[in-house]
Amino acid sequence: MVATKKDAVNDAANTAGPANTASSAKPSARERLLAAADELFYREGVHTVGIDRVIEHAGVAKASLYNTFGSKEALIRAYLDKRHTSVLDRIAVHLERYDSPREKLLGIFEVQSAMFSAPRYRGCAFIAATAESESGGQAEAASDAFRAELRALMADLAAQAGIADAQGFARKLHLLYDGGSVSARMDRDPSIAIVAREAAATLIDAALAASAAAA
Amino acid sequence: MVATKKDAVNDAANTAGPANTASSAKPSARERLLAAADELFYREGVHTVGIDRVIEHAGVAKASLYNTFGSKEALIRAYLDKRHTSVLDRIAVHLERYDSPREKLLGIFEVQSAMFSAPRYRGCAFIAATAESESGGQAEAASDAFRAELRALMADLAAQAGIADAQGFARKLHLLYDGGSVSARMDRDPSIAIVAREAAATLIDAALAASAAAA
DNA sequence: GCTAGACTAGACAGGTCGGTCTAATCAGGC
DNA sequence: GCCTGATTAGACCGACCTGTCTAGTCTAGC
Repeated sequence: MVATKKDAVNDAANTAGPANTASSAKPSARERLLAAADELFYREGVHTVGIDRVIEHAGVAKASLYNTFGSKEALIRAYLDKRHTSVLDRIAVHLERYDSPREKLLGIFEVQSAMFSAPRYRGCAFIAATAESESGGQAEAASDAFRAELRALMADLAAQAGIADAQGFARKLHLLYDGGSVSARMDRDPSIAIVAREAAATLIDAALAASAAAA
Repeated sequence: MVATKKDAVNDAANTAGPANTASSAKPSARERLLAAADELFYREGVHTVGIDRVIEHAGVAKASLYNTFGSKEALIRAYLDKRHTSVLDRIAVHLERYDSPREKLLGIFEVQSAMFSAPRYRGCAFIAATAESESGGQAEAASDAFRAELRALMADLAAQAGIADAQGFARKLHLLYDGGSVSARMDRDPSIAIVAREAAATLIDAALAASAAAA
């Protein structure tokens, strides 16, 4: 009974962790819990999925969950924080291939396109989690952090591109980003990301033209 | 004990109903249930709010709920259908004041602005309900119907305005609409509707210019 | 007055929820 | 060997869930 039980969600040895340094074999309870939470919470919703489902899927005892995270809400927070870094990292990596700020801005929607086409895309995790949770909780805090960082990236790139009101313009791009997440899920239509990218290009060019005319 | 119990969510005598024709006094159990469901489901979520909360708020017996609707899911469906008609009616009424299709298209976002500024706006009811419910259920069906009708309205107006690919263009406006609903809730920022309207105007003008150039 | 149907209050069933706790097992350092 | 700390399985708690059922009350039409 070394490999505990069965399924084991672990895709690979994760990067960091207090009790799992490099390659080796068995991920820590924390990592397995996070992987199970990520899969189940995202697929079925943080409210629908109970603690028992998570620990069963992780192959971990209930006490380990409460020793590690303390509460379900803390586990939800950790799940959202993991999404936060993974999505923003994915965007950052993709944007490296471009030089111009305009291409980088459009590149954000290319990442969306890839995410929407993933086999089990179920919409933005933050939109879903906050829709299920009461306001003022951890889900809202995690969403605020994610949204602020994404919008700051958009504003930064818009400023580099030479758009006058970069902060205001970032709000418009964020509208398209959110709309894409919603549309892709509710209409079961991954191709909406291409439409969003087109609309973003139109808005960028119009903003650039206006900024140039004002200068 | 004529007025049953207390609170009574009834704002006014509703338009139609099997046992409540015009003014008079006490709304039917069905109407009180729908009003309570609308308030509680929207405020706290269809999953979070239990049947007991609904019947208590409606001042109605549990048996009345199950005699009238049959199940909680059917009540959720009725709640969403009510939202469907009320939102689209509100849009239709507002658009009557405009003549040109372009103004009507922008008018949709003016209705959004008013909704976002309502004291207890909590986001799009359909986005929230589908995020809480499993796919393939009544919430998804109700959302599909709502979204199809809204998009058809946008496509119709876009065609009238002279935009070449009206169907495709409606998808872009729908992106802004969805993005506005999400942003207004998650950023607690009603003013995003004005941003959405500006972006819509930019997209409309660009599409008109492209359609004119192609002709 | 009488009847039919809508409505009432509330117990009840069977299940799941988040969270606590006990007791046993395991691995590694001394 | 022995101890320590992490981990295990699973019973248990009180609360809440949807849905059913019993039994009694109110009211409108005849």
